[in-house]
Amino acid sequence: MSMIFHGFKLVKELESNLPEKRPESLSVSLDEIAKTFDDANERLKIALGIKNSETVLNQSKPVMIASGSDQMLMHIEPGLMQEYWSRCGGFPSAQGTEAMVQRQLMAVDGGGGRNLTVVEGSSGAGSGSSTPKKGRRKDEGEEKTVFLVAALRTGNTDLPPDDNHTWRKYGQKEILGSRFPRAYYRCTHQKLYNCPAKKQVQRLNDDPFTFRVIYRGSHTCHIYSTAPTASAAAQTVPISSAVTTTGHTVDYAPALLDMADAMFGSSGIGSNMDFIFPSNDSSQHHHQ
DNA sequence: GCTATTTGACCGAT
DNA sequence: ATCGGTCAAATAGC
Repeated sequence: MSMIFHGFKLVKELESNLPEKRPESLSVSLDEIAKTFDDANERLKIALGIKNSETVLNQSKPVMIASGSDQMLMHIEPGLMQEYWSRCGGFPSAQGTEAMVQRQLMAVDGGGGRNLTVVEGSSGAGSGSSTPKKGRRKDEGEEKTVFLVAALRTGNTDLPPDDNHTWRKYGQKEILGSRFPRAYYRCTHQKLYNCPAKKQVQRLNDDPFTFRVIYRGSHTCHIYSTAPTASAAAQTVPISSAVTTTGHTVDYAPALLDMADAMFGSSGIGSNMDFIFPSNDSSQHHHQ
């Protein structure tokens, strides 16, 4: 991942001074960019080669496993997500889920040993006839992202992790077999922008300092609770100790999904590369 | 007055 | 009948 980010950085630098680039130095820059992504790809292939020898799932009930699903192990180095956050200027919406692709990623941070599970999926076929209804059963093919995130250990530890979106709580339920209640949130801008994003937050039975956060639906409002400034990004910390100096936690699920999009190119739709290619038609730039 | 949270009621799925 | 997700009235906070 760090190599990929380094590649992004090189591209950005090239983009910023492209007009005055001499052909010789342009060639050098392109070589460097190409080599960086080549190296990243090599490492990725190695990782894919060992994926089956690792125990990827720690959930007794995998939410989204189907034929064609991808699995891989990633090592997220401290600061990478922060860099991505500052680079992208906010969480991208969890789009690209129209794709038939179902994937599961698991990021294992090196320091704290905390596992992080990201699941994305959609049923695709056969969902046309059903219309969204309240009380609809889970796992009916609706897009869903599961994420584990550290809870606050100081201050109000009941606060759900801050993900830079504004949420409005609309329910809380005691869940059978769970020690802690599940809280239900919808996007604050649901009415104003018809934003369908929702999330559920629940503490783990065996680890009260970890929240399981389930995201459903993508943000269409693109409004963030905090401005994606460098100073805001500077307050984020690595996953292994996701408590900021201001006492906020940060979760990275949508960003991870988008990074995965960048890495795997799952759908070509909704892959957010606009922070590199500020164009309306990023798919064209993908090919370039 | 406005917005957010709480919480019992309600409803669809099983 | 039970469970989980949502509604909506009551309440809290500004």
